[in-house]
Amino acid sequence: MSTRPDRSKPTREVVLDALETLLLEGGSSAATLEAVAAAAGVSKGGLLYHFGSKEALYQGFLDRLLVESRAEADGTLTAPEGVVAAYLDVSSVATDPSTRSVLAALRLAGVQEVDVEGALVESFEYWYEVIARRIDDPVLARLVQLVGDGLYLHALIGSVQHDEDEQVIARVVALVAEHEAEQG
Amino acid sequence: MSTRPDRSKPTREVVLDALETLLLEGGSSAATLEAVAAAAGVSKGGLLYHFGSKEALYQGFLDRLLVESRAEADGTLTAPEGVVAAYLDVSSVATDPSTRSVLAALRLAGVQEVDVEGALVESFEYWYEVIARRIDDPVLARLVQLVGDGLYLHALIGSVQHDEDEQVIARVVALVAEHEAEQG
DNA sequence: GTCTATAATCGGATAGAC
DNA sequence: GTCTATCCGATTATAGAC
Repeated sequence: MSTRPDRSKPTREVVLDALETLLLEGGSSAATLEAVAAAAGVSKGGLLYHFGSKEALYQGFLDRLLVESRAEADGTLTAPEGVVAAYLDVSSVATDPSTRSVLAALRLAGVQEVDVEGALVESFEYWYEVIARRIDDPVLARLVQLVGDGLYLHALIGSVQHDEDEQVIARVVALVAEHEAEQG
Repeated sequence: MSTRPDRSKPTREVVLDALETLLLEGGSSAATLEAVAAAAGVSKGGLLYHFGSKEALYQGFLDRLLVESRAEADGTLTAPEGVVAAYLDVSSVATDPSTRSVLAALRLAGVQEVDVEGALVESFEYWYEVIARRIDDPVLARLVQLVGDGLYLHALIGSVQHDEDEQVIARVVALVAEHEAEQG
C-alpha cells in the first residue's frame, strides 16, 4: 500500500486509520512510523509533519478514540433495541468501527509513550454511566457491561464466536426486562 | 536488577518469570532480550543459551502458560466454593499467579513471532469446558465465563475494581444455584 | 505540506573465551 | 552454562530541498 487510500479525508485521519489497521494486524511492534506512513500513502517526513513524534501519534489516536466512543455510547441511548442489546452487539462485532478502535487500543496497552490504560478506563467508565442511566440497579448494569467486555476480550484474541453467545445476549436482555417489570 | 533473583529455580523459569513481569509493566516493546536478561540476572548470551531466539523465548512462555492454566482450571473442580466462584475470583485478582500469566500473554497479543491468540483461545476453551462440566446449561456456563473475562479485561487495563463487582459475582453464583435447584 | 537523505540509537543474533 | 565483544539491520528523529 504505497498510494493514499482516500484523498477526501484529512491526512491526519488517514494516518490514524492506518495506525489502527496496523495495530489490529500486527500489534504495537508492527506499527512503526515507516509502516504507518506507507499504509497511509505518505512518506515518513510527511507523517512527522502532522505528528511530531511517535508519542504524539499515539496520543492523537487515543484522543480520537475517546471522542468516537463517547459518541457511540450516546448514540445507543436512543437505539430502538435498547442500550443493553446495543452494547452487547457492539462488543461482539469485531468489524464495527468503534470496536475496531477499542481493540486496536487494547493492542497498544502497555506502551510507555502514552497512558493507553487511562484512556481505555475513561472510555469504559463512560459506557458504564450510559448503561447505568437506563438500568437503575447498578449491580445489574455492571453485569451487563462485564458480559459485553468478555465479548470484547474474545474479539481481541480473535476467538470464534461461541454458538451460545447470541443466546447469552438474549438471556441478559431478558434479565434486564424482568427487572424492569418488577420495578414497574 | 543485575543480580539473579532466585538461584534455587532453574534459569529457564527465572527467565520466563522476568519476561512475565516486564510484559505486565511495559508491554511487548519493553520485553527486549537485553531487558529480560537483566531482570533475570543473566547476560544476553546466557539467556540465548536457554532460548535460542526471541521467538523461542515467547513460545516457551506460551507453553508454560498452557500448562499452568490447565492445572489451575483442573484445581477448581474440587474447590470448596465451586467452579463458578473460583473462576470469577481468579479473573478479578490481578496478583494471582495464573492471572498474571494470562494478563502478560494478553499484552503479547498481536506479535508476529508466535501465535499468542491461539494459545489464549486454547486456554479459555479449556476453562469453558471445565465450567460447562459443572453447569449443564451451556448458555449459563458461557455467561459465567463472559463475566469472568470481562473482569480479566478490566484487570488488563488496570481499572480499579467497581464497588459492584463483588455483588455481581454473588449474583451470578446465585443465578447458577437457582438453575441447579430447578433441575434437582 | 510533502519529500529525500542522513544521523544516532537500539534490538536481535553470532562467535568465541572462560 | 555463562560471559563479553561485535556485527547488522531496523527504527526514531532531524535537516533541508521542493
